[in-house]
Amino acid sequence: MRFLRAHAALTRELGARLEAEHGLTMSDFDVLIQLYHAPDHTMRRVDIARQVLLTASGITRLLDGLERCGFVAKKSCPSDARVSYAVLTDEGLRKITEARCSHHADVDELFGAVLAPKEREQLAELLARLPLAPTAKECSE
Amino acid sequence: MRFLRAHAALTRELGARLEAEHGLTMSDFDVLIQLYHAPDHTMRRVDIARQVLLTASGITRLLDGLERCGFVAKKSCPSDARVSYAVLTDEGLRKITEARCSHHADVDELFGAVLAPKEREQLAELLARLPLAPTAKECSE
DNA sequence: CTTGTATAGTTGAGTACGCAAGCAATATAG
DNA sequence: CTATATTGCTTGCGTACTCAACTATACAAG
Repeated sequence: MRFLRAHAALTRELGARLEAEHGLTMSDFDVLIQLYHAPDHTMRRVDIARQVLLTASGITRLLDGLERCGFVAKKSCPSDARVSYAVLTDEGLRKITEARCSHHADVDELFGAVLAPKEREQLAELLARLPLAPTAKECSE
Repeated sequence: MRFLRAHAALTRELGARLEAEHGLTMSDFDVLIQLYHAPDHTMRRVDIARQVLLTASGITRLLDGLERCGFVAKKSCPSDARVSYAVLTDEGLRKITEARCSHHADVDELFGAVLAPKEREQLAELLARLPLAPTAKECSE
């Protein structure tokens, strides 16, 4: 219960700030961050979906939006014509670099106000242990 | 980050189970639980909204659905013609009693698998301290 | 009484997803 | 090789919200 309330309040606040300062939703930001950390700033769409816990269709539409804004570009794969990569553009790289910074500040502000650094670590550790269900592939005998 | 992932995975799983077993969304469940705990199983719509962190319009539509299912009923307020109460029906009371039980079992299963009881308390305590932003009214000078 | 101003609730338009169905390319079996 | 399954991605449709605008009541000040 606490979990739900805390999440709703935090995402609402952080999302609003992200939107106001950079015109990005949390999901947009999340995807851009993934690309930012990826080798060559390039990822397959499926892999993005798994990382950010959206479905494939969600990613398609989300990337459509980011493409229209010029933050990512499509690239096809020479060895497998099914896959298409998403690549961060220079514009996108600039964007996420800015946003990352201010977003971290926001997070620090909200969490820092209530939790000591040690508590934050504790929280992170506990959350890390929770079951990220869809990753469970090895359950089948 | 962990927070987002953990929340997405958990709500997806719990939501799916609720949906499958009782035909309720998490929000539906949340609202019914609030009414369940309220005196006379009755609340003003605005107060429900604040509790479950939805907007007023969200509540209107959500309650529309629950009314159509016969789980809640409207009641007008004699002393203030603006407010309308939502009341849990007998049917609704039965429903939430069932769902509450199986939902608790689901929660126990998911959390219990990874966290010791003491850790669960710790987690709850930490989450309770996070800022539930919209409650902050006293910020204005 | 009249004229704000705040509050409770609803409604219309728009958005961000998910699900199921589909298509195209690849992998595997016969 | 053909036939079937699997994978990556997109599309149509539905749903659960939000926001902004609206109505109706309440209350307060002139």
